[in-house]
Amino acid sequence: MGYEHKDIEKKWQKIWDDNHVFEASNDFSKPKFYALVEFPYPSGQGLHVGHPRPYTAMDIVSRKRRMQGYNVLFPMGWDAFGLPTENYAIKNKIHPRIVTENNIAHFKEQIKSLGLSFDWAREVNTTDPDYYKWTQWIFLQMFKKGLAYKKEMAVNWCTSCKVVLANEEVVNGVCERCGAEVVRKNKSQWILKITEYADRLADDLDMVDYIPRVKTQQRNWIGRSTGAEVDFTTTTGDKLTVYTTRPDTLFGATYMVISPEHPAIEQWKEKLANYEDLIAYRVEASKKSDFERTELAKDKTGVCLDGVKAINPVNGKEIPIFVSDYVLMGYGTGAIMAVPAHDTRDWDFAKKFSIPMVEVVAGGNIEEAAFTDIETGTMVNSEFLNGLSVEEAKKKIVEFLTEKGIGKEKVNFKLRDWIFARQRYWGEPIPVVFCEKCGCVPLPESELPLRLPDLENFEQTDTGESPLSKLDDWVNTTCPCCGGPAKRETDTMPQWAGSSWYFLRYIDPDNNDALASEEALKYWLPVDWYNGGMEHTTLHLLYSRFWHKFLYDEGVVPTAEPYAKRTSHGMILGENSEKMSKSRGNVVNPDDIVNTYGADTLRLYEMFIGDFEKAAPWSENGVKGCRRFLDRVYNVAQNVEDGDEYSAELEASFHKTIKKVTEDIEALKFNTAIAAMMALLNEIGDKGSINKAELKTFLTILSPFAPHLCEELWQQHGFEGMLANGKWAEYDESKTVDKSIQIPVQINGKLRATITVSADAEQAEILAAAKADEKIKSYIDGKQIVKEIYVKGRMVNLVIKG
RNA sequence: GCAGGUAUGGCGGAAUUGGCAGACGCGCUAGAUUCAGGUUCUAGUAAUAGCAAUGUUGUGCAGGUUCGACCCCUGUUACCUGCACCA
Repeated sequence: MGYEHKDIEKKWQKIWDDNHVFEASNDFSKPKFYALVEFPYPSGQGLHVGHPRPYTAMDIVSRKRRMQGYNVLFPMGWDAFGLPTENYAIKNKIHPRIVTENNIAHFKEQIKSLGLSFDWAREVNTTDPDYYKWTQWIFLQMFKKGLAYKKEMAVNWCTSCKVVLANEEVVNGVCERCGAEVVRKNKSQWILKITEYADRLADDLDMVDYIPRVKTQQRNWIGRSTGAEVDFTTTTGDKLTVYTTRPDTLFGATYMVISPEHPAIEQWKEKLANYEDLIAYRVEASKKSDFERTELAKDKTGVCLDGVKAINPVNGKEIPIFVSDYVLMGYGTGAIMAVPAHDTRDWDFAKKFSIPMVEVVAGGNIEEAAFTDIETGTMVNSEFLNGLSVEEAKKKIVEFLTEKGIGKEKVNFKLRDWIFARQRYWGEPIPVVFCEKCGCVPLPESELPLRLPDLENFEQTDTGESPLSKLDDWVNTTCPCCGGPAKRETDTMPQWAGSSWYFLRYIDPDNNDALASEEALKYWLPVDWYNGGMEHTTLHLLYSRFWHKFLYDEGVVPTAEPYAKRTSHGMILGENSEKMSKSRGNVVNPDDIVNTYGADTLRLYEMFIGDFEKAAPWSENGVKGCRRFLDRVYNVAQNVEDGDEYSAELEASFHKTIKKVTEDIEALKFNTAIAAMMALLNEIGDKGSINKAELKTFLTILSPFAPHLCEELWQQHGFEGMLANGKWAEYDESKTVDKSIQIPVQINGKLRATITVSADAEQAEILAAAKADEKIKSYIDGKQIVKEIYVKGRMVNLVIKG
C-alpha cells in the first residue's frame, strides 16, 4: 500500500502558489535569511538530475528557517546568454531569443515540479533588457573609473572556418567543427582590471565563512607571491628584466629564458644569426594554449639566441639566453633567470640542453634532482650570501639589488586581467562608441539599455568580427559627445557579466531607477548562504566578488563582500560511476523519477545519496528505498492514537532525533538527518503505534525534505494551519540523554567486554565495575595492570603486562 | 604540468573529530503473507576459523607517533574537479 504522489504533489504546489507562501516579505523589521543557489544556464537538454541536489539542499534550509521565524529570500532565475544557445540558433536558423524562451519554459516547468520553495515573484533573466540595462550600467561605471580598457590579446582562430573559437571548441589543437588547425591570433579586446582588486580579493577571504577548500583554491588562483625583479644586462647593452620568487639563488643563474613572444627578439633582429628559427619557434608555440605549454614539462623545447648573451649582474658572467614556450608572456615580465640546481623545470631544461648547474643552496643532491627545499638549505657559492639560510639570503640580496639600483622587491599575482569581450551575437552589447574626434566614448546612462538588435544571420564574419558588425544601420551612429559620426562597439560581453551581480537584482527585481533600492540592499545583504559547484570556485565566484567590491567602492552596495557563507555540493554520476553524458548513455531524466516515484522521493533520495559535498553515483534501487520509507510514513499515519505528549518509550528518541535533524540541516549533513528519521520510524514500527503528538513532530521535521506528503498528512489529521507556515519542532536537551550507558572495556586497546552503568557514575565506580566483569577478570587475573584509562562516558582501557 | 580534493563491506555511505569500525539505505539469504509474480512483514548479512561460545584479521599501499589511529605525521599509488572564450 502506498500513497498517490501525483495527486498530492500537484495539489500542494497549487495551494502554495495561490497563497504566495514562499514570497519574501518586504517587512524589514523581521530577521532575514538570504539563501542562494547558482541560477542555471537553461540548456536545450533540460534539467539534469544534478540540478535538484543543491536546489533541494538550500530548499530544506530555507523551509526550516521559515518555520523558525525568518523572513527568507530564496530566489531563482536564468543565466541565459551564452555560446551553446547561439550555436544551436545558427545551426537551426532560429533566433537565440526564441531558443532561450523555449528552454526557460521547459526548465521552469521541470523545476516547479520539484516543489522547491522559490520566490517566483522575483525571477530574473540576464537576457531581459530591463536586466542587462544594469549589467551595462555597471560596465560603464567601471569604464569611467578606468577599470575597463582595450588591449591586444590572443584569441583562438580557426584557419578554415575563419572564426574566433572558444577554448572548449578547440580539441587537441584543431577546430571541433571542421578539424582544421587552430592558431593564436591577436585581437584588440576589452579587459577588466580585476588585478587591481587582487590584494583585497585575497585578504578579505579572512572575513567570510567559506568552506576551507574554496578559500585555498581562491587564494592559489590569485597566487600572490613576493619575489623580486632583477635587471640583467646583455651583450647588446640592453636591459632584460626578470621576475623571480627566488632572488636568493641569483648566483646560480646559468642561463635565461624569454617567452617566444618577448619583444626583445624583434629588438635584436639584426644581431640574431638565427632570427628565422626563433620566429618559426614562435609560430609553433602560437598553436599551443598556455595550458599545453606548461603541461609538456617532461619534454622541454627551446631555441638558444645566437648573437646575444646576458650578463649575470652579481658575478658578471656571460650566460646564454633561450626562447622556450614554458615561459609565458602573461606572467611576470615574460623572462626568467634559470637556476637549474634549484628549480625543477629549469633542471629538466638544463639536462636536455647540457647547460652547467651551479649549486647555491647546499642540502640536496643536484646530480639527481633540483633541490627546491627552502626550509633546510644553506647558501654556498654565493659570495656575501654564503652561510645564510634561504630566508635570510632573500632579504639580503633584495637589499643589495635595491642599493645598486638593479632590482627591487616585487609582489606578483598569478591572477590575470579578465578578457571581457566576445566576437559573438548572444550577449550584452558593450555600450560604447568610437568617434574619430573624441575616441572611445561611453553611452549616456539615459540611453541604457542598449538593446541587442535583431539579426537574420548569427554567424561570425570571416574577419573574426562579431555578427553585429554586419548591421551597418546599427553600427553607424552619432557620437554622444560631439554629435559627429561614430561607430558602435560590436563585441558583446561574456556570459560571466550577467551572473556577476544577479543576486543583487533578486533583492529588488522591478526597480527602474537603480539596480536595487538602497533600503532593500541594506536589509538583505550579504547573502547569508550561497551554495554552488566547485567548478565555479575560481571564475564565477571571484568575478562576482570583484564586481561587488567595485560596487561597494562606488557606494552602491553596503557590504564589502557579497556572500557571508559559501558551501559546495558534489556531482551526481551515472549508475556506472561515470559522469552522466549522452554519449555514455547513462543520463537519468528527473521528469521520469518525478512521474514514477514523485518529487518527494527524488528530493529525499538526492539528499540521502551520500555526503552532500562529494560526488555520488545514481542508483535506481536507492530511489526505491526512499519511496519505501515515504510509503511507510504514510501507512503509519493511517492509524494514529490520541495523545498530547510523546509516549514514554519514544520520548528520548524524539528529542534526540529533533536535535539531530535540526543540527544536521545546518551542517549540510542531510544524509544522516534522514538516517535518523528512518531509525526513529523503525522504532515506531517496533512499538506498533504512533500518537498525535508524535506524528505532528515527525511530519514537522520531515517536511523540509518531503514537503508534499507531510503537508497532506498534516491536513488529513486536522493539524492547525499549513505546515509550510508552521513552527519548527523544539527539543529538550535534558531529555536527549540516556539514563544508563554502555561503556566498552578494552584490554591493551582491544575490545573485550561492554558494561552497563548509570549515566552519572563516577570514574572509580566504573573502573571497579570493569574489573569486576567476568570476562575482564579472566584477562587480568595474574597480570599486572600498568595503566587504567577512562574517557568520560566513552570507554575504559586497561593496560596489562606479563 | 599547476592548484584543490577523494580513497571504509557486494554497493551508496556512517563514525560524537584520537576512544565499541560498518549507523541508515540498497543488494543478497531464509521464513511469513499471496493461486502466482509484485508488494508488505520477520530474522540474518565485513572477511576468516569454528556446531557454538569465541578467536584472528580488517578503513588504497608502506612506515611512524600513541594505552588506543579511518582520524595525527612521513612517503607512495589510483581516481575526481578546475586551469581563465563551456557555464
